[in-house]
Amino acid sequence: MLELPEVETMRRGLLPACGQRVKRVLAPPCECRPILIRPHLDQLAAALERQSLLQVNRVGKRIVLEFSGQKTLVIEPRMTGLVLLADPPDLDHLRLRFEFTGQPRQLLFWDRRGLGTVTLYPNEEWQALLASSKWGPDALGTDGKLLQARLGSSRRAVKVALLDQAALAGVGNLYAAEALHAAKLDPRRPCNAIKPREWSRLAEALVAILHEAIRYEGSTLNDGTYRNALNQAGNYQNHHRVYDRAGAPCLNCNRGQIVRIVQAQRATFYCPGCQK
DNA sequence: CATATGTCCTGAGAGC
DNA sequence: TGCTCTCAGGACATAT
Repeated sequence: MLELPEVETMRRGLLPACGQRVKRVLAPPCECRPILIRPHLDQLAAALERQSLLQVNRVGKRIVLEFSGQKTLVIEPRMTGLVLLADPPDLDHLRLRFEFTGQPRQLLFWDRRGLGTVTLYPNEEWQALLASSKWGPDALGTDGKLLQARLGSSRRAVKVALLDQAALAGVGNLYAAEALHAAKLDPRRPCNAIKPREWSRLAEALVAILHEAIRYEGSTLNDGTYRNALNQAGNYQNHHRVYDRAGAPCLNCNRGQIVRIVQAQRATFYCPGCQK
């Protein structure tokens, strides 16, 4: 699963490809479902071949590749997508391959589950999308006031609201649970019952955890899927305090065991002893 | 408008 | 052993 820290780690690993010129765009060997790559491969290739990669950015959980020729390629890795400079984990799930004229020689999109998407936009269209209210502000730059402004009037449980990318971009299931635990907030609390001081606590915990997770190069879970651009695993999974630790003692308070509940059809882990 | 649910996908693991 | 079933959760479409 890829959230802000994994995508940011991936972005940083892709930076050596900046300045490279695209020689060819290929999609071997799998058949991608039609929605995955927009527009279709031949149009995508025609638009990007001979263009240069200018910048590698991140918007929430998306990798944004800015090319010469006024084109922006947006990659959503979702559950199992990887953007790689190194060779992929296997060839069966390789979806898209950019060959460069120089070094590094390639940039790949690999996705085992096939839920990820790749979309090419003219710059103008992408800028319009960015300016729309479709995506909230980046979670790394948030604070208590901003969190309260974006989420505070909602009746939803705070854990569920944190996953809403239109409200705040970049937080997913894992880091929502970790941040709420660090802030000692019950994930079931309705947003509109959370006090200003608690929003501040949550924002500080969230930003600290995201930075910490980036420092450890993201979380590679038991399925081993997540890899950085050089196909190396992250290390933050060894520092999780609640995620996937049901039954284990709470590392904050020692009063309780971590429990697993389901909210909005997703697993939530928390400590009933210290998260109020 | 806000919120809730269904859908896509593959591989791992359970149960028989 | 090998089959069927369930589950994991990103973002979006559709329903309430």
